[in-house]
Amino acid sequence: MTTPMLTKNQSLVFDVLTKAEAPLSAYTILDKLRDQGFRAPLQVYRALDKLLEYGVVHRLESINSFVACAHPNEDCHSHGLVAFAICESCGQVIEFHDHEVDHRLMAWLKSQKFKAEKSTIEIRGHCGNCAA
Amino acid sequence: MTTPMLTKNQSLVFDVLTKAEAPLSAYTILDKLRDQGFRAPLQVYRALDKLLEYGVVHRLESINSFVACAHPNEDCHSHGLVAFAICESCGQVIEFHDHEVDHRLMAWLKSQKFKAEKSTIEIRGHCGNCAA
DNA sequence: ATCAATTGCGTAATGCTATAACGTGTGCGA
DNA sequence: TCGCACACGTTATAGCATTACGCAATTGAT
Repeated sequence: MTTPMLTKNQSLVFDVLTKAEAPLSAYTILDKLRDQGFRAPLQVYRALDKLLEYGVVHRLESINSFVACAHPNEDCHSHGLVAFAICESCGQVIEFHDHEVDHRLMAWLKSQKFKAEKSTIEIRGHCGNCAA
Repeated sequence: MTTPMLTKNQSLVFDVLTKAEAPLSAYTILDKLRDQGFRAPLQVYRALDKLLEYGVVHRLESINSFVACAHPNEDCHSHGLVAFAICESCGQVIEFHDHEVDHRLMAWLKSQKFKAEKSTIEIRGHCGNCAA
């Protein structure tokens, strides 16, 4: 999928995520955009829905937060599965991809005749800088 | 870790999850236990915290729900990473483990000096029975 | 036996996350 | 011009999780 022009709200939300150093919750995004005229959660969620659809933002299920994709130019949907390492100290998120992991998971799913649609791979712990 | 005796509340919650055919949310569990005297969410969450700690229950982050572990006798913490395939039609969850996936993820994390503490691997889609 | 620490429990209140249900305006093709 | 699709704004509500308080039972050291 090629990313269409973003609307005003979508751009505002995307910019906030791009400039953030850690994942943000929808309500945190809302607070950061109040000066830009945002008043209600739905404004954020609607923008996020589109950004997720375009593949330029990822949702981190385990912490109910959102991050800009680490590969802004490529189409993230084409990378296969996406995985995240989330530091619980500094909040930093490292996005990565491993074809072998993809392959093994897909093989298992196929053996079960399970049709995958969305995947979540998130590892929480402490990054190199924060680990004692 | 060896699982200690469960308290009354823990047993009630565990039984509900064991008998369920699909993951349950904390509030659904609460509703099922009102006849047993449960009145507040905290009663459920406190029991769930212990059951998660003992490794006899898993939390599905992507759907804010809980399931009994598929390996009631073994210690689930010793399996390495746990993965779930979640059917969005029938709600059924298949728990599985793949050492190769573990190995690849752990190798990547080690290369980044990232210390993993908790992991979430969840695939949502449609199971063999539900897929058209 | 007593005291302190720990653990589980009950209740009320609150906070965080996400969606439903309205209605408005704008652009665009039939 | 009509109808449709889409983005937007607002209010209200639903769903998930925790904080804060106090009480009761257990354990274990003194």
